[in-house]
Amino acid sequence: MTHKTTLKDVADAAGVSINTASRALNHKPDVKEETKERILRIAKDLHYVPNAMAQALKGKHTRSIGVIVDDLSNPFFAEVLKGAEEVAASRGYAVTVGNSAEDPKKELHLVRTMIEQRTAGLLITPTQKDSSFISLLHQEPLPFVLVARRFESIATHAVLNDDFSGAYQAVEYLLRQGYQNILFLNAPTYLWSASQRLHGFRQAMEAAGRAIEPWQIQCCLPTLQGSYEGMREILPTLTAAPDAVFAFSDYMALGAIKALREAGLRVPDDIGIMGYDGIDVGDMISPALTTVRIAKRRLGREAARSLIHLVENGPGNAKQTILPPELVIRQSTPERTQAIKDIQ
Amino acid sequence: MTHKTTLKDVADAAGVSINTASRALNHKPDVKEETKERILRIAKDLHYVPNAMAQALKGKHTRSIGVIVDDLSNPFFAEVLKGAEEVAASRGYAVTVGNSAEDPKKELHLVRTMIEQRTAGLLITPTQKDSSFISLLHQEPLPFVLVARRFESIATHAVLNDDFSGAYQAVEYLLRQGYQNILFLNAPTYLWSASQRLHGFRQAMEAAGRAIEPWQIQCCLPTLQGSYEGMREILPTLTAAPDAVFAFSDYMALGAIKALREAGLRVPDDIGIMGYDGIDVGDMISPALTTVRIAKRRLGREAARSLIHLVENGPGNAKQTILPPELVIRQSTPERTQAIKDIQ
DNA sequence: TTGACAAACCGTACCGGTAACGTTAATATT
DNA sequence: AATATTAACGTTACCGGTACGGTTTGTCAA
Repeated sequence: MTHKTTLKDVADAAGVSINTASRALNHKPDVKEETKERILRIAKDLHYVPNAMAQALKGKHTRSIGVIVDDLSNPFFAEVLKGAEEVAASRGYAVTVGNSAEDPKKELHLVRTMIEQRTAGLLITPTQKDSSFISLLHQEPLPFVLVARRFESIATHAVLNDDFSGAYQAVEYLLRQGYQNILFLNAPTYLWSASQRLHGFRQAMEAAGRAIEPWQIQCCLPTLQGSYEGMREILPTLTAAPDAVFAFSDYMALGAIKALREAGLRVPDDIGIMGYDGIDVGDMISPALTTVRIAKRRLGREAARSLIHLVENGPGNAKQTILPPELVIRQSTPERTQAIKDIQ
Repeated sequence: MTHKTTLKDVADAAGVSINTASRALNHKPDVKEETKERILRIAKDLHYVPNAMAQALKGKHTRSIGVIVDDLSNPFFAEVLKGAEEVAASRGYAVTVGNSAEDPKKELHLVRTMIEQRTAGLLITPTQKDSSFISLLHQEPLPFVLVARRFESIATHAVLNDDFSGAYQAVEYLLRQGYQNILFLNAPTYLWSASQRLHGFRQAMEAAGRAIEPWQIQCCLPTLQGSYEGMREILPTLTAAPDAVFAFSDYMALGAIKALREAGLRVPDDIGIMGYDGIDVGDMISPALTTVRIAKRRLGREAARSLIHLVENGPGNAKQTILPPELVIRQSTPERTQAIKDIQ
């Protein structure tokens, strides 16, 4: 078994001290050019790979950041993660992931693990069912940046989507298309994003002078299955027939569509559908899904950039970056003319 | 700024030596029960978190494994990653991810980073455009397990799906449904999985006594966009009209469906579609997608289990685990009776 | 000649743990 | 009483680097 080559091996082979070898490899001064080149060559020949553990033990921080999300297999979070990985890798950082599964216990456990691993910083989409992990991070202290969500009453760094504006634009658009009875299929409002979008929905309706009936605001688990089952349960209870569904996410829109179709409704002829997120498959299904696109990758990239800045330059005042969403109009929300409405 | 509490702090506070504190925290013998409890309590009060770096530096390996995949936002890999994370987290391991983006250069770079981070082992879905990362891993030596793919000529640990069988079953089923002109929209065959499925396709056709025309085997990039564009290009060049498309993945099936519909074909009335992978959205779209389900999460779990076994018990002979796929019949591949065929 | 100064090294003390090996004092054995 | 044994600690040497401060050698100026 080939003994893992250490800095000492390189130094010995080059006939210099460990110290000199270290300086040469780190391109620091006080090493003759000739010696430096020799050391570098030998290091390469011996396949020397520095031990990040030892470096981290000595220096301030490791070169890896942690990313904790709700659900790794949800394309929204997957894209965010991808963006973060992109930036991290380009800056020489490794990315350690955690899947909280929306379970605050697991979230806390993951944070603890990351602290143990001496992760340099943390990117996290909090479950928002519990904020105790924040005090843990504060007392370390370990820099962290919230992604896509924030706590109303706690000032932290965060990179967010303008969910209020996104929902506002969506509803404004739906009304402009002539929809009269919009059903908002939201996620639980302990999620910042959900409460923001609810806000947006309300404001847009109000601005258009529309009253909101209680049945128009519904809530279910933000998953494919959750929205499918939720929609099935909700449909029979409605006191009026919706002519459009605005879902919290594209995934939820897919689930809703399935439930609507099973109930005998034609999409988009009988009922329009609007999603949120802008996942790739939205454009591949039929009808292509109208949605509000979040710059997911960019969210991840910006967050990673912020975090790495914090790691390398020390803490700063809680700063929030808010990215603008983009309305993406496709085929699932055709125009409703008054004529058609009258016929109905 | 609160100084990060170290083992020494705990020891001092408890009035014992560092060593005793260490033994107490690790539940090792030679510590009086009373002392041990005191130390544990103090450690908790001081929010002591062991430094994994220091432990790793001393011990054999870290408690984190690396996972490198083609594309984090592809639901197939996302599910695999999720499965791996599940097992790793439950065993106290952290998961470091890398996105190779099918780029062998980035793949190599990531492997190098993981080695630097002294990852205990590696899970990897190789790009298969280059196998040089393997020699890097061998000379470390760092245990690794390939996932979903393997190299024909290199014996390594691997956890695989039985892609031959999956494709065979798929084609057999399509033929049983009465399809006469199946188009196989495959991924590049340098991918082990693609070559295996091609094998399965061929064997199943042969077993049914069907000849394979050249146009029936096509290949394009294994992405949503790739299959959409690929299908658009392929369609006009076909010398015969396919009555079914068997795609390498569900994502590719989605892309293909869009291209087919744009070409004026009705799915599934004019042309049947079959995918592979069994991603969740397959069941939500219309028509619900017939597919071959891979136990993705389980793939990730088994791989992580194998790897952790290697890490903790030393290397063993290259062992391959092959998971059976499952045919999932839905609405995208309705029966074609001879009558219908004649009418056409 | 000799002191000043810089270039190019080397020695050594950490970082925060773990583990092999001593040490001490109390109890058990003969 | 003397020796053996053991429970319960403490000492110290690593692990693989980094960084601060010497030490050597050579050049140049006074």
